[in-house]
Amino acid sequence: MSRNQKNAAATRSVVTDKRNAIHRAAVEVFAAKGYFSSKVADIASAAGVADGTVYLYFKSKEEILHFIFDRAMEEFIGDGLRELAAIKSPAEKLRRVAELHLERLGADRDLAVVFQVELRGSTKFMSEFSRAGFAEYLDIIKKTIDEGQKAGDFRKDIKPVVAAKIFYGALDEMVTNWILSKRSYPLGPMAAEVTKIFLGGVAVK
Amino acid sequence: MSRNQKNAAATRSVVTDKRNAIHRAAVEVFAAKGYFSSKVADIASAAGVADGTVYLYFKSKEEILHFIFDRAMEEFIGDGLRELAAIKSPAEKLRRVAELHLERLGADRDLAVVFQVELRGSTKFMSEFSRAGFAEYLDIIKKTIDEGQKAGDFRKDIKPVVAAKIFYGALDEMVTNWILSKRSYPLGPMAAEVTKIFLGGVAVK
Amino acid sequence: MSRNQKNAAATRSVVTDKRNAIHRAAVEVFAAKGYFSSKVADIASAAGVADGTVYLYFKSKEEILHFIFDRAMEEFIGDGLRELAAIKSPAEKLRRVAELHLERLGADRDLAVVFQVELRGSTKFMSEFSRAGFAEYLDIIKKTIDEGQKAGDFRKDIKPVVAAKIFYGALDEMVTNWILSKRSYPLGPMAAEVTKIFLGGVAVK
Amino acid sequence: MSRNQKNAAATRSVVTDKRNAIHRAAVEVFAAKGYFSSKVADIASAAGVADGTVYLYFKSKEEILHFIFDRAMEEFIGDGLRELAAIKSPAEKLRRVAELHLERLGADRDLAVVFQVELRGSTKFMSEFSRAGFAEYLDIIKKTIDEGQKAGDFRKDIKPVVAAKIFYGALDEMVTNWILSKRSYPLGPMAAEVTKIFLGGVAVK
DNA sequence: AATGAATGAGCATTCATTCAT
DNA sequence: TATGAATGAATGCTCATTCAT
Repeated sequence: MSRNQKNAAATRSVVTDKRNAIHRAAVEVFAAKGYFSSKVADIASAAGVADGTVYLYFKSKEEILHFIFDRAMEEFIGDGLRELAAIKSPAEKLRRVAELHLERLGADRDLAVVFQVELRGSTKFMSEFSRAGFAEYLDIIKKTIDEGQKAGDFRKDIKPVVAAKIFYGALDEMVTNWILSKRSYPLGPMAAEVTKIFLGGVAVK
Repeated sequence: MSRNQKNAAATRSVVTDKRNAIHRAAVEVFAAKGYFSSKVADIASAAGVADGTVYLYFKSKEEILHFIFDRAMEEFIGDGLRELAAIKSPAEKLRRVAELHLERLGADRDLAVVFQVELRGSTKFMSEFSRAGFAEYLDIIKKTIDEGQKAGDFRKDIKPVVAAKIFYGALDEMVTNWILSKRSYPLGPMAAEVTKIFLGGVAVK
Repeated sequence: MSRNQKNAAATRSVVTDKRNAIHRAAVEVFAAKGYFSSKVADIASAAGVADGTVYLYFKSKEEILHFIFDRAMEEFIGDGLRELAAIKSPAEKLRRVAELHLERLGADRDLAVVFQVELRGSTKFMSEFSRAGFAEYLDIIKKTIDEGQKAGDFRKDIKPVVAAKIFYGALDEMVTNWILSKRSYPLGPMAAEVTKIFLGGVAVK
Repeated sequence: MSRNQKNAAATRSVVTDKRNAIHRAAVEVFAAKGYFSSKVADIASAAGVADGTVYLYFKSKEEILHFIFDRAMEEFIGDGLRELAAIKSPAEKLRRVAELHLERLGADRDLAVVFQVELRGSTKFMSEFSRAGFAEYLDIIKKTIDEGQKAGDFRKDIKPVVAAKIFYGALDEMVTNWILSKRSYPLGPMAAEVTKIFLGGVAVK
């Protein structure tokens, strides 16, 4: 590695570090006080940088929120759901989706709060930004249900789109409840419960 | 009706009308722009009154939001769910809950938006205000599942609390999707879909 | 007295009563909270009338303050100081001025507060309004000192205008101190003290 | 002086300059329009800064008034009256108090206006803030009169507290008259007049 | 790149005043 | 006359963003 490369790497990493610091700080602050009540100065202070520095890495306060969402969605879908391809059984796939969903958000409460509360707290966000990533996510679930129907594992008298929404809604509610709960419990294990009920239903056969 | 009574009635109805106008206007404005981005002047203007008049009927902008929530919850739980007592079958009860939930919110898109987006968009609200009413609502579902288990209609290997959350989460997601959807479709009929899947599960028996 | 006259008298007295009630209420409220912090609604409420009624008797909040001052000055100078003409000795006259000044204000603490604090709290007032009455008051004192000098009772090496201001300032400070004092004591008796020192001086002869 | 020291000094002086500019501007504006009628925007504009800048140096409009008072009292009592210790004769001390009082306030008409009019124009201020400093000031005069009595210079049949109030009231009235006067005259020389009358009295011996 | 002082647009709320009844 | 609901102008303060250093 040449000196220049080293410097470049060092510089990039400093840049990345600072951007990350601001990013993390923003998640914390937004989670604690809500987007509108959070001041850019709060984020800067939590990140250990000057107020103005925030604007070297992000164009605006709003862009920070966008970035939080984009980055999280990226990791959420990109990394996590790729492993699903390896799973054959649609039921297993759904179980794994539920696990990943709940484990991911259960591992970072602040991020979960921002996701459940802030990103949803804005119609604009919901329609303009989350939709892209969210639709993709919902589509993965839908396709899995499709597969299940084709494989004969799942009932054919249900609409995959609706079922996907229900599955997602169930997971989502688990997270919201977990966030608002006064008691502290691990979120991941709820995946099994959700899957069990979603697949088998509540009624006795 | 004496003159005085007439006058009193007229006066009361004027007062009520103005308060209602502001209330309705606030729902519209909050739905369109979000609570924080809505200015009190927007509400006043939408209600056709002067800015200051808003403060003759509500103590603050925040109180308007509370009022929207309280009033809606009142109608939601109070009027609607009382009829459930008359229904014997737990499965029927759940179906009716789903219908009421979706029909109610499906009948007033603005109110639905405020409910789904604004009331949830504030951790403070979620913990301080909605919780009381929300917990009550969730409890009604849970108790119904309890009954179903005791009656032998529902599986005993599921936790009623978790199942209740899933049911609620499914309904909630239907509403959110309906709100954000570009296409326009009736929300009420989704109740049948949700109940079918919730009761019967997705998997083939 | 004809019927009309009776009615007119009754009407006038009602008018006067209400105007007086508002006047008294204003003195109380201004004394308690200060002119700027007092709301017209406070005054109306203290006077037992509707907000709008205040404007049937006074053109504006400011006019109420003017009226308080004018009325007080009128009584202060008009009624009180006329009796001075009967007093021959300039020293006795000053003693009487001091007595009247302190007894009057000492008899109505609220009025005293408004006088000392509010009327002085506005340069505009001090220059535009109080000046007329105040100058007249000061002039009475000055002329008395003049007389005293001419009669050989008072030293000729002092300027009557300056001495008058000192006398007034001394009285004024008595009132201010009395107002702000936590302890309750009669203000009238201070007149003797002030006169003694003003006439005889502090130094040993 | 190192570069850093220079910069630090420069920085400090800029900070001080701006704070001073706002302080001075506030005195001017308050003197001209009165506290309540002065807008923060007026002060900012008079100081040549943006509205928001005022809040970088003062917490609120009210704090500016406090600061004006505190700073002035500090200089008034702190610097000025310490030299009194060196003066032996009680009569001389009083003369010097009068001189300092009138010279100080006579040197800054705006400050004098704020002192005479605004600080007195608020019961709250009079009781909460000025009292401490004011009581101290009055006490200095009282103790001087005490001394004079013990030294046999002053009559023993007068109450030092009352005499002190009279002396202060006389000085205070000089200032008030000077402020309100249309003619322009130096205030300092009035000190001699006041002292002469206070010590020697008006009456012929 | 980093700083943080400075900016100034923006907004909830108050309250003197009006006027229909 | 009397009322009090309605008005809307007015303002202290906040905070996202800029920019000279």
